[in-house]
Amino acid sequence: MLRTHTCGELSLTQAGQEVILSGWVQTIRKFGAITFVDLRDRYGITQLVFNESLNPQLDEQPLGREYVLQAEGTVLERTNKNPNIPTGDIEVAVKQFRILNKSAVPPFTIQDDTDGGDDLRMKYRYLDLRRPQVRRNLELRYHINRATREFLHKEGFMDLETPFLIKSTPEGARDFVVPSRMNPGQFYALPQSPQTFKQLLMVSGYDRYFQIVKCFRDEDLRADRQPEFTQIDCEMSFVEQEDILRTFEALTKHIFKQALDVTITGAFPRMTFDEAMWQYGNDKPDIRFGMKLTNLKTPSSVYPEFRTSSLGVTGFGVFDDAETVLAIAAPGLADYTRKQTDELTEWVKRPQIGMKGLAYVKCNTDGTYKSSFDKFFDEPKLKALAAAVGASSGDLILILAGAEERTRKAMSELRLEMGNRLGLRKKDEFRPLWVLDFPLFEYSEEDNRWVARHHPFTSPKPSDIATMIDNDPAIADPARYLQHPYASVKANAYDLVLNGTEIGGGSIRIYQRDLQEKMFAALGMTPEEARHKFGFLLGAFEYGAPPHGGIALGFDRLCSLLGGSESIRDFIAFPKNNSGRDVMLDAPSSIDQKQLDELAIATK
RNA sequence: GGAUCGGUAGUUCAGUUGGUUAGAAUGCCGCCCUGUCACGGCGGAGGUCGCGGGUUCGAGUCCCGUCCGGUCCGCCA
Repeated sequence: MLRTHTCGELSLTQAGQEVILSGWVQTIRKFGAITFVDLRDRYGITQLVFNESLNPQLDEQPLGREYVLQAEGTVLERTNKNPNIPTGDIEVAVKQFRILNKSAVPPFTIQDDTDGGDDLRMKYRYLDLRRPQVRRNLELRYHINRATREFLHKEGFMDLETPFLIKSTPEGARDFVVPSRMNPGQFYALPQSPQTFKQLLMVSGYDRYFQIVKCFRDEDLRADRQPEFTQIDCEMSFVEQEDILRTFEALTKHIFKQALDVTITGAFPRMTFDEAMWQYGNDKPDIRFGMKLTNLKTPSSVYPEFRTSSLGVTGFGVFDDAETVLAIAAPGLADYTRKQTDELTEWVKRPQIGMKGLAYVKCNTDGTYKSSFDKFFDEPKLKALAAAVGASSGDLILILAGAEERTRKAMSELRLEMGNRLGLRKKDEFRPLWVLDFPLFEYSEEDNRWVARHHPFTSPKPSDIATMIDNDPAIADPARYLQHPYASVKANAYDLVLNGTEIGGGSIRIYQRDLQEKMFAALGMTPEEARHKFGFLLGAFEYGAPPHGGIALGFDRLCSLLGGSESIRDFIAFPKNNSGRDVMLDAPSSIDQKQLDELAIATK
């Protein structure tokens, strides 16, 4: 027997027992005749004590870090207990030991506060995975996976596999492609999602499907984006939007309860896409804090219903000449110094934000107002402005002015930044919400046509179907695309948002052939193209397709959010780096000429 | 496709207006130490300063190019 217990389970209960432990040598502390060794495995750390008189072989077989060690001995109560580890009340007095395997000196220390940089840790990922922090992340991932399966199983969902070698459809993200040896010059694509397959399963009558499945997108990466990532992919038949929201709200709550023991009470708040954009400047608002945006200018051309009291002509060119003037009130920051407001101004002028400047109004606690544009605004006007923004005494009003879209984006970023500075974005607070009624279409400047905001299988709101069918998708004047009827068509699409991150999205699908054909036409496809690319789906819709809809949750992102980390790489056992490389495998790599010849591929 | 920051000992980093033999911490090796748990003490080894070119009497430092890595914009139906 190589072990009777793990390194995480012994306590005073086992005092006096003979045990065998196996694990990795974490640290060695030698004091002449007595040597302490911390032995580590997946479950924890247990202190071993070696005594020269009992263990003379220690001299012939010295230990080193990360050696794999089997030790047999007696569990003893410690004289000096270590309150920092769960097994700190006991130690194992070693009678015999065996080195099961030696280890080279690891290139970085294997502990939570490692000295290794990211690159090095990725190259030696098998060592990095020994670190307790990474292990806890992967354990959390497993718990979320398990909670998801439990819930969906209980709700009658079937886990069905869909193929990875499929057909490339250059709509949306770039496909990873795989050459076909048996069909020279032809390629499979790896799925960006199992979207069409799960819809076909609905046509086939498998009315509740799910899969925790890899998806592939050949796009540039970020800290929260990997070329291969995992989705919790679900689809249901004979449902309306409400059924899906209710089911996956319950799933989300179940995951939180099981994985974090966090109870989320009450229904998730809901807001429309338009409300989110105008109140938060963003379609994935972080609602852990307020600081909503106020429009101080003429009504938005995109969101006219959110007009706010206009400043009128102020004489201040920055406001008067801007398309949009937006404000937020940062609570309690009226005592910001000139240095601090200057620093904030520099912050919004950074290229990522791209604003020309920042105006501010300090709502002093003594009832006076001080602004960066006092020359143009007297005290009553500042007071009126503060009232319009809803600022209280002691608040600092921050104002950005410029082109509508850029200003809205910038104000959204500024709001999040102020939320961070004020400590309002607490890692242990979870505020999920649904964002509803997304636009069906988005205008693509590059192609001068409409593209699907979600995907081309998303159904329009019933009230907007006529608008879609009755109007020609052609865009006569690109500069005025917002005036085109398609710009206002809303979709039966919804996103699940958590703390400022989109963790899932879905829609009620189109299930009638004629509407699906109209959709493809709206996206600029000829009937021939549509049949060539999606003939299988259009065909399936002729044989009794049920009403259906679904959702996909970003599994890696969900894990990182619940684990309180920014980077999804920390929650993937073997992630790729920023350039899409696996630095451990050194992939991708070139292949030899014989392979290329077999695949009929010429390089350059 | 673009912007930006970085690359110096096994590792994490410092390195002044260009100036003699490139430092610290930690790790590693050796010796000492019977209660440590970030053990401690003494000693030692360890560097093509990412790579190539240029300026200069002289380059880790300045310039050009290139490779690698981080972050962001574009992109991500």
